[in-house]
Amino acid sequence: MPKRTDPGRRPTLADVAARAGVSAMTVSRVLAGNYPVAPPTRSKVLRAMRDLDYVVNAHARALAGAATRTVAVVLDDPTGPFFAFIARGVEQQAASEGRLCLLCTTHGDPEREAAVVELLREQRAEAVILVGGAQDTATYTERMTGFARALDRSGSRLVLCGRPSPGPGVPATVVEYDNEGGAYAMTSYLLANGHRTIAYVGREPGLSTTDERVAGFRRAHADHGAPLDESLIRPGAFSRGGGRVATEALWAERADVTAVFAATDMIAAGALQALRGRGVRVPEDVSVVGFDDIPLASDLTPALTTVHVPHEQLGREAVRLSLHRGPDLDDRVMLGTHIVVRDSAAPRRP
Amino acid sequence: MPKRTDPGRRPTLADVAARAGVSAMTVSRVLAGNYPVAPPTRSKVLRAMRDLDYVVNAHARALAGAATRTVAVVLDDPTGPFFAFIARGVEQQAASEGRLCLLCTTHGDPEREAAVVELLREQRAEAVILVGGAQDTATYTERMTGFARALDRSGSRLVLCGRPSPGPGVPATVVEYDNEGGAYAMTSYLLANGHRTIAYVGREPGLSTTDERVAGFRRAHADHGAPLDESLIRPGAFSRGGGRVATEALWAERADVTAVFAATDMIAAGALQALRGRGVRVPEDVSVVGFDDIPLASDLTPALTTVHVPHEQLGREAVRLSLHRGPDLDDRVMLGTHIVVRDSAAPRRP
DNA sequence: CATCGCATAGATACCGTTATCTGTGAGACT
DNA sequence: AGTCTCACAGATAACGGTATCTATGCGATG
Repeated sequence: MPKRTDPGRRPTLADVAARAGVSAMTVSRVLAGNYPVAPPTRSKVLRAMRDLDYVVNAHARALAGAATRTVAVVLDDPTGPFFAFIARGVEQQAASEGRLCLLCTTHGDPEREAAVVELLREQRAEAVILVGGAQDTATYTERMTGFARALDRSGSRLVLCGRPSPGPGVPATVVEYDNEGGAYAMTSYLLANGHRTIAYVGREPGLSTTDERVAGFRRAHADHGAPLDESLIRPGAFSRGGGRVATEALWAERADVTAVFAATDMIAAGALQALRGRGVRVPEDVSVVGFDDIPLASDLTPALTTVHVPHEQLGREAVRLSLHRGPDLDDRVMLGTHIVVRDSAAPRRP
Repeated sequence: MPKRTDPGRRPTLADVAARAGVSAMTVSRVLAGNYPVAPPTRSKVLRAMRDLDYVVNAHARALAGAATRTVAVVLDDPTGPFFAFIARGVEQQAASEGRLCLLCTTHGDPEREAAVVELLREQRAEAVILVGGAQDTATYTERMTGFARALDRSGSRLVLCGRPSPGPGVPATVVEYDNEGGAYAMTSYLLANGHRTIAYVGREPGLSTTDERVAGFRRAHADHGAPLDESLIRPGAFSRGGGRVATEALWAERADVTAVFAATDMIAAGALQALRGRGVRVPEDVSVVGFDDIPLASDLTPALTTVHVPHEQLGREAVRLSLHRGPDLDDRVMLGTHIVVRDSAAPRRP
């Protein structure tokens, strides 16, 4: 089976050296450029490399001690807009730092996640970036601590991107964004617009992002002296369907709500569907806002007022921080969020 | 600078061998499982591996002759839904074949594309999958032929996914989808619904996908004996904005159009915006259909009737074909497309 | 004029695996 | 009883680079 057209071996350093009439080391030096090589020699070597179509072997290079110049992103699913933008940030920053980017998916399966981490240990990736929300439980913390230590032992750096930190003393980099602050700002915006009966739709208990967003929701109420009715914090799945169902259920119970703060833009999309189905006008009768600022948000009718999460920057920071980091064992960065005002929220009608 | 917590070298085969009291080869054999090892020996070795937290070095392995077990996807931008789904297919199939997946982006820059191909040659990736439409020019064919040969020389396989073939005799795998057939089916559907003045919006001349789709559009008219007014084939950029602008321009010229066939779903979204802006009802007054079947299509109001492209399967096939391929120099596969009927097209009103 | 130093090139020893060839006992067969 | 296998383990040589040490020629220097 002719696996390749040309059965000849691919050329090696030695081949180039032979053709140029120099030693392998000289060729290596021309490649690396970290050692003086006489100009005539250099051009002879370059000539030979071109003639033979020489390409270095990245594996040999990695084996000989150099870094692998590879970072890895691990995510649930590359098709979600949220993750896709983070992946883009990672890839961009990796490229601009001269690194290649490995992409692995887990589909939320912890076993597969562990398998992937093991694979990446074999690869000696410089950084392994785990992306996406997670249940903030003791089990989670242990798992992450285990990953962090294991990767550290094999010379890689674990980066948690948009995930809770496993705590101090663990060799990992954490890149977060301000869920609490974003929810606080958005809730304040609704309160300032006169809303007093605001439902928070789509709480998934235990999920770290949810908890932080609810905390911001609470703090805003407290700071504005607005009483908060706990029954207005509604559970629901992180999907359009979840948002629709949760909103239906909410309206069946109480029709005095004047604003809906959806836990995510996707949930907001579901909420809009549900409200449209009931003939409720947005934003005239009810204001609806979301969280994430995915492209869908500006496509909805009405365009969604939401909290912007700097997805792409999150990915970039993950790479940047993990590659250039100080002597500290762990480090951590939190990126800001801000609200984006579009058309789906309005002052409360008298 | 404490790059790692533990200054001790990572354990190697030799370390494991020493601890288990056997030779390195025995350890290697336990790992590979392709040679008999006495059960007691095997467990001693496994024990030692666990104790030392041993992880093979993928680079050493690759260097020693084994395949790299790595495939690479190269795309313009991972955030577009179109590409994201292909990437997902690639990653899934790669994972299920025990391969890792490298992700590279080019942002449409041919120079960067060449640089990326060179990098992937260094990596000795088993397959390099180039994704996405391209200008089908002589320059393109030459470029791809060059890539194919170069990759072949370094033992990799070039895969063109959703891109035109560089012609026979070039060592490359081509995975396409049926643009012409999809456009034919959709145009036939519109014709069968009584439409006779159908505009094709969003032709980008030279782009291979466009040309094929227009060809299907033409053939359907011919087969149904419907005259085709060439002025109804409208140019426009492949974006929402492009669709809006092109549709505005179209309506300014002629208001007798009863159906719009947008070159992509994104363009269809723009067309819907433009029509809504003019107070034209869809599908009552005008039918609008798209091409691609990205998630956005079902989110639009009305939900878009469109041509389904098997994005994910495209990615899977790209990996599958490139890994298990016969003795042929080049091979080629075309996946089918089919129309998805939703709410944006209706029979022509009398 | 001998020596020192610098610029340049080569030799050699790894990096951590796997392929391949070479032992070596124990049981099977004649 | 002698040898022929076979199951198993080890030794050794790649794989294709880079780090490091050594060698050489030549102009500058004292």
